[in-house]
This record gives sequence, C-alpha cells and structure tokens, in this order.
Amino acid sequence: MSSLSNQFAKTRTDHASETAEDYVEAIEDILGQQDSCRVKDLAQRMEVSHVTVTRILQRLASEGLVTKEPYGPVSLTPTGKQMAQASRRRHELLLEFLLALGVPETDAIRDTEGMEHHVSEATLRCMETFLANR
Amino acid sequence: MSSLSNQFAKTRTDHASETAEDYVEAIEDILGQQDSCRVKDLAQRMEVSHVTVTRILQRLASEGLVTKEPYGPVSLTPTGKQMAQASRRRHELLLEFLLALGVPETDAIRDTEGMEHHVSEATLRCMETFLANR
DNA sequence: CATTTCATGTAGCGTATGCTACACTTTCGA
DNA sequence: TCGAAAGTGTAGCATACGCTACATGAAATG
Ligand SMILES: [Mn+2]
Ligand SMILES: [Mn+2]
Ligand SMILES: [Mn+2]
Ligand SMILES: [Mn+2]
Repeated sequence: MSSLSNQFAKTRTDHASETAEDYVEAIEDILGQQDSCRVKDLAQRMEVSHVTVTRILQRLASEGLVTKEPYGPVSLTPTGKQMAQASRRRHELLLEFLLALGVPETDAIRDTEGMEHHVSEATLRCMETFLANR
Repeated sequence: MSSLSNQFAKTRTDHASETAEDYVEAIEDILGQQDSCRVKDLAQRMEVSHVTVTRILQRLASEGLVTKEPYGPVSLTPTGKQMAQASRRRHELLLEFLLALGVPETDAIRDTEGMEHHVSEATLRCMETFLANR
C-alpha cells in the first residue's frame, strides 16, 4: 500500500495500524499496572481469544513493535513504546475533547476508541487549541 | 457478534459496517450525478479493482442494502437509501464540525472519512450544538 | 454485422482478524 | 513431587477485503 492517493486508501492503511496502536497502548497500560503483560491479560482486555492475541503479537513482533519469547511475557521495543505514547496522547486528548464538548462519558469513551485512529495531527492541534481556550 | 460488552467489540462491529456505509453513500452520490451506478464507477471512486467492488456488492445485496442484476447497474434498496442518508448526515456534519474547529480542509476531509463511522448519535448532537452556538 | 473495446464475472491467491479444538508447557497446591 | 489447573501454542476453519489473470458478456465502431 503505497499510493494513498485518496481518502479511502488512507482509511484502509489506517485500519491496518489500528490494531497495532490499540495493542501497544494496552500493553503499556498493563505494564503500568502489573509487572508483566501476558497473552491472557491482552485477551481479557481486548475481549478476544488468546489465539487471536498470539497471532497479532507475532505480527507486531515481526514489525518490531513488541518482544516475546514462547510462553513468556510481552514487552515493548523502543519503537513500540514510541507508538504507544503517541497513541495514548491522541487517545487521551480526543477523549478530553469529546468530554469538553459535552459528550456523555460512556459514549465518549466508546467513540474515542474508534475515532482516535483517524485523527490527524492537524485536527489534534485544533482540539488542543479548543481545550486551551475553553 | 452480539455481546458488544466493551469498546473494542464495538469498534470491530463498526469496521464490519464501515465499508457498507461508504459504499451506499458512494452509490447515492453517483446516482445523484448520473442516471446509473456501475461497478466501474464504484471501482474508480473507491480506488479498488472492479473485483473488490463486485464482491462487496454481493455482500451488500445479501444484506438487503443494494440490488444488482449480473452486468446490470447498482441501485439502493429502501434500507440502503436509509443507511446512505444517515451516513451522509454524519459525514457532512462531522466535516462541517471539523472545519468550524479550524481544521484545514484537506485534513478535515481525510479525517472525516475514517472518523465518521465511529461517531455516536450523542457526539453528533454535541457537534450540532457547537455549530449552532458558534 | 463483424470485430474490437470496454465492462463484468470468476478462479485463485494473500493478509488481517475472528473462532474452536486440541496439544503442550508452566504453575500451583495437596 | 506429582497431578490438576492455568496458560500458551498450533491446526484448521470462517469472513472481509485487497490483488492479478483470465473468461465472458455488452457496447461501440468501422
Ligand atoms: Mn487507544
Ligand atoms: Mn482504538
Ligand atoms: Mn461517508
Ligand atoms: Mn468513510
């Protein structure tokens, strides 16, 4: 996928990385709460089977985002940490923005989870400005 | 897919219908500009091969959103029209909102294409209120 | 009206993300 | 320490959406 000539292609590449973003963010979350992140932890959090988690972790490992030994815990590579932090910033900023806009928390939380992956840096900056001038 | 117990499950079901939403909206668009909507028209607009369009149209037909005879044009069922109009409303409102927020048009257009599918009615209403009080 | 061109369909492949069933490893507790 | 429980891996299947290559139907053109 290299052209990106229209908005639909853009959306498709977004989809390809949405999962990665959610997972590295979740891994960082879990590692902030406990000493290790296991397949089981991710399966519970994402509400998918451990099989799905295992396969996605393989892909993330092949992309250099996570490290994992068989039967071992999951950790983030520097690249993975970077993605996690960028994702987290977007996630939190978008959520704060929606709440400031008056969206009920339940809806805001749900909307954010999907919207976050499609919010450009430009839009993010506008949301920051809105929050600052509110 | 029936539980929807957390935000991730919600996001996944969103993905399942994103394509449908984009397609019915595109079909309605095309039918507003010319007398018939063909596979080729959709392939051009979505920038995918005609094969992909054909298969997606089969799915949409099986879901009762579109009607199509072999080698014939595509039309929307009443359900499809309904989805198209709801999608269009969300699409346009979100775009207008982002523009009002100060997002450059190019970014706003691109972001909207992905974000639209994850914006709840609650959030939409808040955006409407923002636009009214601006 | 025959032929070329264009549009559409189908076969077959690839990736990503779901699942269940079963095998294997690790951990825990009696 | 040894068997059960819990966790993880793998096989194999499903759906969705990409693609190329090739076959076939429809339309245009001389
Ligand atoms: Mn997130
Ligand atoms: Mn998310
Ligand atoms: Mn749309
Ligand atoms: Mn869209």
